[in-house]
Amino acid sequence: MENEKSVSGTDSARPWQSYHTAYTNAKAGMEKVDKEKVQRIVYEMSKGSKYFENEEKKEAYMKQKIENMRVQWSKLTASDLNHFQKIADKRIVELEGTRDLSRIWLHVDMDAFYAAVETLCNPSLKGKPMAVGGMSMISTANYEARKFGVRAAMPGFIALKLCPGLIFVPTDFKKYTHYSDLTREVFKKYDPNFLAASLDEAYLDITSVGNERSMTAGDVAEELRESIHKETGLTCSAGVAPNRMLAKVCSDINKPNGQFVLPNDRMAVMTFISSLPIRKVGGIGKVTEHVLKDVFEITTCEGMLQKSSFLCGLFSPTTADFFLSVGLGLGRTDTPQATLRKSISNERTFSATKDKALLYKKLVDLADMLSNDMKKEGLCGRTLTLKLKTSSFEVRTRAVTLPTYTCSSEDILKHASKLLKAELPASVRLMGLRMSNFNEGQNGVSLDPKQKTLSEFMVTGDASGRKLGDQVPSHSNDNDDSLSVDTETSFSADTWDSIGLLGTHEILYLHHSDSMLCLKKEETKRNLDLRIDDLENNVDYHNTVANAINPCPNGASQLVERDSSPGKLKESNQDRGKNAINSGDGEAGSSLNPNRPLLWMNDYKCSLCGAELPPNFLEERQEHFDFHLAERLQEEESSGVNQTPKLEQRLKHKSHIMSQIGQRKKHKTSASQDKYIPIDMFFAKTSQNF
DNA sequence: GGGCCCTCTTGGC
DNA sequence: TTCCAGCCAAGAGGGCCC
Repeated sequence: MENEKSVSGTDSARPWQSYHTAYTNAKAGMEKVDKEKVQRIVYEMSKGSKYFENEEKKEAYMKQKIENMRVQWSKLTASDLNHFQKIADKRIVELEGTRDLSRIWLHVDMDAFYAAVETLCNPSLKGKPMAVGGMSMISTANYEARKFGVRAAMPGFIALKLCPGLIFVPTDFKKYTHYSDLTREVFKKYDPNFLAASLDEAYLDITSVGNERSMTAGDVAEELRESIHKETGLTCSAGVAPNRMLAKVCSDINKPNGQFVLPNDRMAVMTFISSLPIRKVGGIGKVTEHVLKDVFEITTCEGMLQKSSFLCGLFSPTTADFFLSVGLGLGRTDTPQATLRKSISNERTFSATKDKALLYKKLVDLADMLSNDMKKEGLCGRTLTLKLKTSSFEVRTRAVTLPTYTCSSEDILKHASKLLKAELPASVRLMGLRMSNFNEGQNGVSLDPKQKTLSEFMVTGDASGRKLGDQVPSHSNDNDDSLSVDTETSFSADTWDSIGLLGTHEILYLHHSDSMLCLKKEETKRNLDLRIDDLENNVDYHNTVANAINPCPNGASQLVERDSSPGKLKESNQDRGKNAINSGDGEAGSSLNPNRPLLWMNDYKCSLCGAELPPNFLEERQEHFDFHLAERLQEEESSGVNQTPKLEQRLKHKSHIMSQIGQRKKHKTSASQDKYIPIDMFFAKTSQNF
């Protein structure tokens, strides 16, 4: 409470002191920065903005959280505390039993990596304050700029205010990846199984190399750093310790171009940890630091052990275990297996807008990007999450779990549109899409036999279960370097096998005309744009497919009656539902109206007769469609309307297609039992001939 | 009550 | 002049369903 009083006591005179956004954890090279001046400038430049208001909201939330915890703490009785102390003591003994001092870990961190690479490529930048990034956000600042308080993740316009002579250099990931690759070639010589944490950081188990070459850990680190400098011209810092958590802390101690070795000795570890500020530990950020400090007065790792009963009493067992491990200086010492990716996403910030059409356009782009990224990595997922950031910086996420795995932009867009529609109207400044809940096979191997969408089929294979990828050598990636995607922060430690499929990344698409049809990517987008209205009307892609192969009698694309409002559409659909297939007299109830297309309304109801068939009843749907088509043909013949040739032609065309499908299928799969092949598959196969 | 799903928060880089 | 990112993972808590 005293701490809080002192803060609030200065609030009125120096309000920026309580604005924690600007300056929460000094980076290397910022020790001599006039912290108060930086805080004041950042505060003044941010004040009144929507961003600032949101930060204040978050601050208030954090304070509330701290207050709640204080209340909970005050409710703990002596008996409770005694109980939790016993639990904590037991847990400490158990955790201590897991201590492993047999390995020596080295953490390498390149010094101001992006900025250093840029300076290397343009020596005129040397000695001048420089930041990589732009006016909206900077990625890295060199040490000259850091002296002014400029740092990563700071908006450029604020950085410029702090350092008026600041030079901005745009990011060039290609360049950074190249230099990152060079460093990794060096890392491999010391630990072939090194863990890349990002483009500029890595963990190496140097136990073996030290033993084999009878070198001390410090010598190994020295040699490795020299080698990095020789190969790249860049400097790095290193930390050596018995585990990765400590090694990371150590690499920061003598930055830049320095190293620190913590001996593999329990006493040395405990001494080191005793005065280590909790914020230096990976996993403890701004919020956790405040909670521990304000509620329990824990500022050093040692404090975690001193307040162990409270931690066990007020946090979940998982969180309490983490805190106790920190207090004991424990960390991971094993070399983990490459973990599989859990999700894939993309998001874009833009000028805040309420324009529905513009927002849908953004969604189309995101769906396209996500689909392409998924195909590149051979992933199919089931849970789609839409992320929105409103103009007031409020972040919303909305998710939906689909019945089948997918990676197709059509599927993604279809479901994302529904999620977005439910959130509108809203003023949005960021939109993102994430796919998670991948099929276990990864690499696009569907575990769901019902997976039938166009793009999925292309990736996953045909109905026989044979992967298309089987036809080409599977590209196994031993080196995780090449797996990095073009962002600074992607987790390159993950190793993926990828199949060399769809190298051209063409997307097949169904053209809205009688003829068959395969469009390339550039056309896809245009068509998706055209169909935004349809998506909003809950007309799904099954309809598109149905219309493509069995187009509307007038030959035009007709997903819905163009002049129908959603309300009207619903109404007419209901009307149709009242009419049985054979009731066909009168315009309203007739399934024979040549101007009316067959649609699966809301993905289950026939627009002509109201019959209900779930989306996965593909064969039944096809038969149902055939019925209507034959019905229409019969009517045209009997009425003498001169449309017969057209319809007959279409039937003939379809018959021809189906026979081709059969032949192709037979050719590809030795034993084809299916008399019907899903339309998605057909197009996937047909497309192979284009 | 357990499992699953969704939402939100936190944290790292 | 310019006005606060984009990616990933993990944990917690609440709602719903069987």
